[in-house]
Amino acid sequence: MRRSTRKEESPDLGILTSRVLFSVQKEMFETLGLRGHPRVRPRHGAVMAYLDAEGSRATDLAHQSGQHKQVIGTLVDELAELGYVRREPDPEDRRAKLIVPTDLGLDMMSVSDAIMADIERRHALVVGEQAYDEFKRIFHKVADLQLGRGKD
Amino acid sequence: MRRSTRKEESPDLGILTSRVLFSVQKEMFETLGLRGHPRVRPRHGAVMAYLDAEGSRATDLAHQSGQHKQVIGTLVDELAELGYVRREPDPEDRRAKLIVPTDLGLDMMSVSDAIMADIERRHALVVGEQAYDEFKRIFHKVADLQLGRGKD
DNA sequence: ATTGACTATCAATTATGTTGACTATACCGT
DNA sequence: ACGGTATAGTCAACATAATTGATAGTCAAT
Repeated sequence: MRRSTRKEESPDLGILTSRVLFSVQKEMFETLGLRGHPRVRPRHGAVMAYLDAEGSRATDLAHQSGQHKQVIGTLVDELAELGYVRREPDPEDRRAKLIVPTDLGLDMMSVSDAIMADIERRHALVVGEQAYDEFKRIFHKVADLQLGRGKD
Repeated sequence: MRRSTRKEESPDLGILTSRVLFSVQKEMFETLGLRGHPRVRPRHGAVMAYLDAEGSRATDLAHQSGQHKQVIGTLVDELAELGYVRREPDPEDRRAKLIVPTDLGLDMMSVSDAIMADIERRHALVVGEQAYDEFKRIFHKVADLQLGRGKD
């Protein structure tokens, strides 16, 4: 059997994650576009995915998203330009600034959370609620293992 | 509870896939470097992951990897430069060229397949053989569902 | 033989990611 | 309080990657 055929029939973890990631990303940003947020792009996800309503620090976003802090900086510039966030001084640390979502930002956060929930609900419906929960549980464990942490 | 905390405790499908993908990718290319292939980079995966020993067409690689054919072109340029593949005329279609792995390319393909198998074996050992198989089965199904929906 | 689709490639542009350095502030041990 | 060291965010230069539009050759079906 050809290697490409084998990889098609039994895709490995790298292939599965990349396919699902990019396809989910595509659906996410196309749908966001239809729901009033046409200018946000996948890379902005690094900020919007983890942003807290109370505001977040760039460094925290960098850690959570796995991006360099310089990247977060330019993302925040862009998102500020688009009206999704603004920078405020952090009252607890005068070196830091809080990145705080505007009303538009809050809307986008809740819309994107809803889109992701829809996607997952759709899959759970087909593969079975219980099977999907178990899938997520193992996936979480695999992610922690792969990232080098220990989660029991 | 803060949104970022919630996303940390119950990461969604987008977060899980991106974390695992980039972490697997990092391990893959660091290990490939240690095993005699230091010059290949993640993006070359689009070609090397699907390449057949008998040779593959650029268009097929583009479809399988989800990359534009222009990208495949530059990847093949680089891989040819590094001695991993060469272009041969396709005997069945004079428009097309077959991208054929050299001996070095074949070695890299088998090493990378082995690295990925090691990674998955490691996870299977921890979460349980049976649970991991089930995880992969649901993942495959979710991937097919997602690609069918998000309009590949 | 002509038409429309497909293969690969070129070239130009835009987008994204990486690296090193720098200022201001905080933290810690003394 | 003082010094050294670590951290937060930003600048700027550079390196890599992805997107788009166009082209010449080939194919496949009239």
